[in-house]
Amino acid sequence: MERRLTPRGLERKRQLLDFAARRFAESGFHPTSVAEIVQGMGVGKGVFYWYFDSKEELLLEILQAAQLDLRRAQQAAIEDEPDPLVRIERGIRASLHWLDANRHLDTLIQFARTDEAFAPAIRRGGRVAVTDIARHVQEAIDTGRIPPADPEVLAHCILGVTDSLARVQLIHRGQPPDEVADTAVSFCFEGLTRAGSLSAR
Amino acid sequence: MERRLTPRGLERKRQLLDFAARRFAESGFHPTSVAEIVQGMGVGKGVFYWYFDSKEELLLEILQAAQLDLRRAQQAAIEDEPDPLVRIERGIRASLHWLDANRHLDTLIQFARTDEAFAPAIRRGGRVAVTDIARHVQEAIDTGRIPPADPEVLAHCILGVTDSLARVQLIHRGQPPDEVADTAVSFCFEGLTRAGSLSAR
DNA sequence: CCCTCCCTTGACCGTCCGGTCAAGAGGCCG
DNA sequence: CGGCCTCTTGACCGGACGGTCAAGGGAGGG
Repeated sequence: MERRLTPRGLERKRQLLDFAARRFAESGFHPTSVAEIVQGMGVGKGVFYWYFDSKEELLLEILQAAQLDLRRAQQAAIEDEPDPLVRIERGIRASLHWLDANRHLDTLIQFARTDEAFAPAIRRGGRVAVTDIARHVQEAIDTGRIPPADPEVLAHCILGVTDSLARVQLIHRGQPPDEVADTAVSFCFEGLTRAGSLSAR
Repeated sequence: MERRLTPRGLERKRQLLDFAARRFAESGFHPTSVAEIVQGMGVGKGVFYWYFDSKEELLLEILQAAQLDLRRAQQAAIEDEPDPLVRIERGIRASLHWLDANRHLDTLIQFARTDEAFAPAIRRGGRVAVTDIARHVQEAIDTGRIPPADPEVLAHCILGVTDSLARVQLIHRGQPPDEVADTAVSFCFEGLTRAGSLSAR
């Protein structure tokens, strides 16, 4: 849907994206009806279809915006850090801070992965994330900081640890993002054999 | 729903569980209608509601059976292996073989995690998995095989790496389960600093 | 052979859903 | 002040959905 939007229109669209994202995360995408969204916002149904072609398009825009925002946060955290391993650590840390502030979007992304209508969009963003990390891993290998291996595979491992810990330690147990990041970084760098830098609790 | 089932009835129920699981994984739980399931099986709608109270109950039974089956596979693989680290490795290996043979169930479990109606059931099974692994980790710590740390946190890391690699390397790229297991085990034990045992591809 | 009870049929029901649209409000620019 | 274009309203539609149920088939124990 392409439309010339006034500042007021842009603001309305932002409200819709935000409100819908929270409802979707809370009640699920399919169970949340368009009627429910517009009623919750106190507007007519026409408003929804003025800004979006369909419920599906709305979710796609939410997902795209979320992935863009997360990537921006990661890149801002990395900036021009010269050490590739520190870049990885900062990326993990930034991701956990972002997930802490955007829990509902995490749920939504996880759902989207399981629905064939949205999975392609998620996979695109996932590939970008992997490539980002893999670049730093590759540099770390080239400079002899870590032993050689497929950088993309290692990137997937890092993402897996981060996501898993985010879900349990951060979102479910409410641990501070930096502590979770410490755990994730330590495990990624040294695995089970790490030098006892994990807080034993 | 409690009903006295003849062998024929039990077989019918098994068919329903299996067929529905595949449809749910392929098209999503909500988009797949009961009508679609019974039509696909060539039976009347009454059959469905003879065996299940609702679509929701059906999914719950699918999830419960899947988690039970996975756990059984893991325990069979571990058997009476004395070395706790080898037990962990065998558990990872068994999980990847199971996920390889039950891809559709993996998708389904992932979806269930995002839906508040099913997430509690998944969390129950997840907690069991964590406790299982954590026990071996604890033993490895006690015998000085690995440095001390919260065993449950480490268990979550292991699960995160395994799940993430399963999704990408196994399901998406079609790599053999044992190769993926090698990668996962190596990363879990030594992280990025592992001694080059990861196949560089 | 018949009776019981497991199993199956498929028409039917009320509800809700995504999406449409004719009508109109309202702000901004000329 | 007038007209245009963005934005909003909410009744409306066709159809699909989860779930019900009266009726009947059929296997197997007595």
